[in-house]
Amino acid sequence: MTTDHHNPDLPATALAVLGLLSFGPMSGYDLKQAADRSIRHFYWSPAKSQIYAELRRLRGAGLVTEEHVEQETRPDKRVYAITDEGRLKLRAWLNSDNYEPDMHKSTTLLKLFFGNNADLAALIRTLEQDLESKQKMLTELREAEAACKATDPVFTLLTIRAGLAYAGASISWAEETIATLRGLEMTHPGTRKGRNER
Amino acid sequence: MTTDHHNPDLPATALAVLGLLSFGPMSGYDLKQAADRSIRHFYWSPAKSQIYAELRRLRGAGLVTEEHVEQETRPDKRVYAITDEGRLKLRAWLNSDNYEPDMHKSTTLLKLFFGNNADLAALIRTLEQDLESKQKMLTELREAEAACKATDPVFTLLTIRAGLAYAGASISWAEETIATLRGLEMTHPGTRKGRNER
DNA sequence: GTCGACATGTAACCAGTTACATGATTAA
DNA sequence: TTAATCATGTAACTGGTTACATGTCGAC
Repeated sequence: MTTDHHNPDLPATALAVLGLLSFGPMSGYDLKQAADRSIRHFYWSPAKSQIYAELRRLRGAGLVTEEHVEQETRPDKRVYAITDEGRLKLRAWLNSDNYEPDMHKSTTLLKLFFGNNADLAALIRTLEQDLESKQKMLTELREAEAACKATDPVFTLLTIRAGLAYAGASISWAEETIATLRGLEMTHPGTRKGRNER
Repeated sequence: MTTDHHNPDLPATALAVLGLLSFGPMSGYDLKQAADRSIRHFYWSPAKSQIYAELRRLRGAGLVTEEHVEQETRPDKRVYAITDEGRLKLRAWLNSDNYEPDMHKSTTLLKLFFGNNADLAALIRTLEQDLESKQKMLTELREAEAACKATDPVFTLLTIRAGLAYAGASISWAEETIATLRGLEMTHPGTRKGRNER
């Protein structure tokens, strides 16, 4: 051991912060923005309070260094940089093959699953909002794809492609499903229209 | 108000439990299994301890009733049933149009994004495991699709279709991405092979 | 006689959010 | 002068997991 602290396994969130710092030194504020621009699309975006908490954790484990930077025109900041030990830890995690299946939490699908208890019109409305949100995602990702082309690491592009595939599939599904529900609306007219049955 | 308790908005998890009870009375144990069979695929599967906690919450709010059922051959159980008030609450939630975007947390994509710090072979391994997991998901969903056809509510089928769309898109993406990474492996042979660069 | 299904729960913990608190600079 | 951006953090809380604790019955 090069330092006095031992190594309890880090949660993925801490490793995500460490990963972002592998691109270069940043303040907590910078990290929040970097996360919102990148990993929020396929992982998640932490509250800033948690970012600061993770930074303390990483510093305590000797994986990042903290440097106080004074500024005249802006408030002072603390800039964090990944250490050699941090790079090793990051690399060890990336190379380890403990596969974690991804999780997917869709309130829209949850509502649809309980659709028997809902009004069709409301379900359709929810699906339309979902469709809209996925279409927005698609256009944003297309812009991102165009913007990153040249200089960036390949890996950015590959993750964008994953998003594009997902958005595309979601859009087709939502369109079909809306059509199906509209069909039901026609064949069961007047059912559950403001009345409370049973 | 029909009861003495007021109505602080319920978290989606509580509503998910309530929704499952809309299919019929169940014990906590039954609920855990029902969740694992259905909503775990598109929402999430709670620890049993949390199921019991949610049931207490719902009972406290008068949305479910609890009945102690004695059994000779099995341990006694507590069977929960949705109340009229519970059905109203569920319906109100389903019909409300506060859209919540779904969340997607993929450790695989997170690792890929930081791919510059990893060995290509390890990345490929991770992607292969992801591919495998999605293929398994696809076959399971195909079985589920075949099994549910006749009697079940349409909504079950619609959510299965969402899963099928997602699995299909993920598989294509993973295959392409693995191919791309294998290409990189050929063009940059020997790079980062056990050495520590920098 | 051992394992798995049935059945319920507590305690301790970790993860993560929201609201609060502070305060300077700059552009509209 | 008002709002946005820069900048960091604490406190209180909710959500959710893991490990522990207990016990019966039926099948192999």
